Amino acid sequence: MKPRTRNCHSGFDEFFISSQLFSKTCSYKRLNINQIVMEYNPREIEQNWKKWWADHQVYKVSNDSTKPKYYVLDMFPYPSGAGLHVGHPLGYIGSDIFARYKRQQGYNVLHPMGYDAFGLPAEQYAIQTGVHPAKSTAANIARYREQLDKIGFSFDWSREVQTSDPSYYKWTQWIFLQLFGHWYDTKATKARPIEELIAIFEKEGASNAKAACSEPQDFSAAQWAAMTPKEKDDVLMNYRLAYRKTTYVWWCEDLGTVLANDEVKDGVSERGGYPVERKPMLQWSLRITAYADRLLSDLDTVDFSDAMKKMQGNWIGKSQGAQMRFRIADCGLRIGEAAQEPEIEIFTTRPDTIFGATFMVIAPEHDLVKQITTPAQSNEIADYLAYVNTRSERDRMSETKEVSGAFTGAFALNPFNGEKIPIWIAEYVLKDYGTGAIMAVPADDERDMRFAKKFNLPIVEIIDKSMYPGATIEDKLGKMINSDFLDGMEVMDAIEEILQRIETMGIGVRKINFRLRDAIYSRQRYWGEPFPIAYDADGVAHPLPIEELPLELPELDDFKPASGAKSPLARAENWVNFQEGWRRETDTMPGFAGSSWYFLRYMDANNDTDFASQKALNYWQDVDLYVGGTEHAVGHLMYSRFWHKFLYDKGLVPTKEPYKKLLNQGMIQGKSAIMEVKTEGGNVLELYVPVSFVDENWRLPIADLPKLQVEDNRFEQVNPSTNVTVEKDKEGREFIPLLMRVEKMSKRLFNVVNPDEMVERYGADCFRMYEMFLGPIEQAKPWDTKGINGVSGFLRKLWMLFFDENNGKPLVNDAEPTKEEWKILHTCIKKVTDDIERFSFNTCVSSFMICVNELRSANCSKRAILDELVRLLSPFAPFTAEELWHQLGHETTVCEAPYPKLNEAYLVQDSIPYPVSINGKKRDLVELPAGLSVPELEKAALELDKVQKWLEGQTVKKIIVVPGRMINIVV
RNA sequence: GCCGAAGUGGCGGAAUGGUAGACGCGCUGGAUUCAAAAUCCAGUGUAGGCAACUACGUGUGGGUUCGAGUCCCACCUUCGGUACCA
Repeated sequence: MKPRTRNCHSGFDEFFISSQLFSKTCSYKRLNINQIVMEYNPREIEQNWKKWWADHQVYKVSNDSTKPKYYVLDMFPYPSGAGLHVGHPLGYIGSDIFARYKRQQGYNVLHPMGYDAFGLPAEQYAIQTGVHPAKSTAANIARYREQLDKIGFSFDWSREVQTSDPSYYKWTQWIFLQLFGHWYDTKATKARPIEELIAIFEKEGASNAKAACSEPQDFSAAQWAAMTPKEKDDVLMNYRLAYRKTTYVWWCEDLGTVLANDEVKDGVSERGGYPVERKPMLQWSLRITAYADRLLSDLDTVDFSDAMKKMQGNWIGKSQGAQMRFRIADCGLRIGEAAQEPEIEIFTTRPDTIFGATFMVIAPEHDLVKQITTPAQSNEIADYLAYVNTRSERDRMSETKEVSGAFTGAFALNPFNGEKIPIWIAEYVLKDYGTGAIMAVPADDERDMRFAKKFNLPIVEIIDKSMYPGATIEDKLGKMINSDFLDGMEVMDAIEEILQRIETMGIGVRKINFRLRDAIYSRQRYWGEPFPIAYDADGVAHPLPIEELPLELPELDDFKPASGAKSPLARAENWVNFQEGWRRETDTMPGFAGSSWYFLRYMDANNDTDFASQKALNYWQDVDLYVGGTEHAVGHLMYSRFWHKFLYDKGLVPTKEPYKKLLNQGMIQGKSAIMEVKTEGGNVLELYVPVSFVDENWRLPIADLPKLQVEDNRFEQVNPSTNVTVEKDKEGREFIPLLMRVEKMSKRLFNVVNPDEMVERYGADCFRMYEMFLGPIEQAKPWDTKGINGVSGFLRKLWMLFFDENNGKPLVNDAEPTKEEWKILHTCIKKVTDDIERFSFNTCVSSFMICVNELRSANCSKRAILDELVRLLSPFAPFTAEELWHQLGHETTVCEAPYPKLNEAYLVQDSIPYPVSINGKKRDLVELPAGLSVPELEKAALELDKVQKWLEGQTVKKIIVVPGRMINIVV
């Protein structure tokens, strides 16, 4: 394009009414005036329309609308100090396109954004620098907002939420108190107020209460009445949905806090990668396990990917089996010491294999260990327990093939044949799962087999799988052998038979077990929601009155954990000891607290009297489309589904599930540039080179080395003449070749690409479309700026349909489009609409390119065509579309302009190109009139010269004709 | 181990069981230019051939089908999840 005068309007009003730049020559009347020179200048367009949209509150959404609702939600970000990189907006762009598309289709679209603003990094930063987390968080949020605004999202910012804002966490605390004040009725399968449980206790005691609880309770109404308030409180804690209990938790010394299961990966903390250990601590937990079954079965009702459902299903880990008790053989040992005869209770999914149970294993932490260990074995057991104690989680995970254990000296009795079964303890049995004890069947379980082999324990074959070749040990297939009354039965029948016998004998019950654990809800941190809980002198937990919410975080200037695994809040003594004899809870809530319900707050974000009004909740219902990364599969998504179900039980939300459809965007990876430097010791050192220094052939020009060395002293050791490889190109320029590695985009790896730079250089619309063009949104892919020119060129070509390439004069005219031109447009409408519906945004961009290329070849600048094209494009390139929309003479925003309607009539073809194949191999292509009958098509195909040639000496066996598609001749 | 997703040109990637490689990048040649950038035009899966054309081509090996990138079976590789869950 040739240089030409710039159109420098800086705002809508100025632009339309009295632009001084233009008013000298003419009063601006858009396309009617030919003198105006219009060059595609995305930066100016963006500035103007950003302001105009804000001034006109284009994206403000009303809760009061007769339009159907549609709720498009992004997972809100944690505002980190590093700012956004090009990977973050991928999902936001996809959801924004969809939101805009739905808006144009006439929906009232809720499309909000906010910040998950409590969290560890801000606090770590505060410990290091003394900057208050609130301050650094606010600065990070400001930065995020600035970056987001540049990309042209259609968020309704009047609904922004920040989880660290007291007006928000007031309601997080409120929901917590609701959880605290409820128990789960397993018969009615719903949460009920704790008062109703107390009423049951008063009337009939605990024996008949069907409730989810930590420890099964058994007491009469009279016993309940006799309890002290503290004792009652202890009992109720077993039932509350938010409860306090001493549990083995993941303790992370370096972070100074406990972590939830999903915050621990591979035996180290997910954040920071620090070691973690199992430690018994008194902690708040949420009884998510009460909802395990519903969380699993309701997966059928939502539109998540199968992979996602599977992941959640695995995490919940439902298994059916039997829980049964084994008597312990009286060896005249310590059994007399116990109040009742000790029994060992196990869980098994395979009760049918009981005759193959040649030993029992209980977890080292199991309560029975002390009781049943014989004097002869006590040293051995003590040694083993000491060994287990030295083992970190990491050790335990890294050598799962290695078995270890010790014999307690005690024996259990097989209830069916009275045989004595030795009882061992071993690491591989977990205290937390099932009953923490198993019957080991080495013949039918790989782990038990390894254990039996190592300790020379007997192995009794109990299933004959010979008639099922290829069946694995896990398959419930085969015929029972060596199993007394089960002999000859199929496994599935044997399971049923033995279950009945177990129940008849009263030694056990059918039982469903879940892998899912209750969620540890306490964190020994400062930067989180304070618990609205205070303890009286007896240590009974009391909820704060609702009127006192929010309980705000006290000011602190030292954020380090207090001594003895205490939260930093313990330092705020006046705050903690707020009232004589009372102490506030000093732990704070975990990161997932605020994010478990934020999507509800957006519906009515500024409500002071409720977390959201019932009117708003009933209008918006649930999230229609939720876009975010898979990494939240077992954390956030599970917790928020759980909270939502609880609120549903309370009648506070209208739907059982919060998210109808989940779209998981893939990660955009970075390409790291690695320089290999030989060290003096002869080793090779890998240095990450900032990507800004890397040329298109993935090399570092030697000429740039000094600059790099100034910026980054790691490179001072690099010497081109000694310790790195150097290549020369044709012109004799020297380069250091670099390795390329595709990995996570991260500051640490110097491979971060900043969206601001992309927007600055190519414009927001180009950036948006290029991110989409990169590939399927759900797929992980490396960022590569190279291809962006293609999209940039497309937008310019689009512009040139409106303005002359050489002199910038407007080209739009009112001529009647030809049939061919309509077809070009409507082909595009069809393809783009279909593809948006299936979230295939990359192919949408291709379709736009094809459309614009074809309109250009047709020299078409007809208003009727362009008007629709602009509307079609506006979800993808909102700035450019808005500008062109107004250039076409419209006064209102293109965001509200109706989405183009497909007219299939324009797509009807007069003639169809038919590929003609012989034996499935394409041999010719022939253009035939549409509407020919099958015999006519056959005849036409056979008459083709090329076909004649190929058919020479062959007999035609069959002709397959798919009208409108293809013709295949079989010879 | 187990569960899930995916393997297509130099690259990102297209293809309701029906013309494999759309669209874009890159590359090659040409136009324009003093020159370059930008832009425009043409070409571009591999091999053979001046060409028309021919053969081969979607991780590997089988199968179903008139026809397979697509469906079925087995295997290999990569990436994600999970990790002794009884």
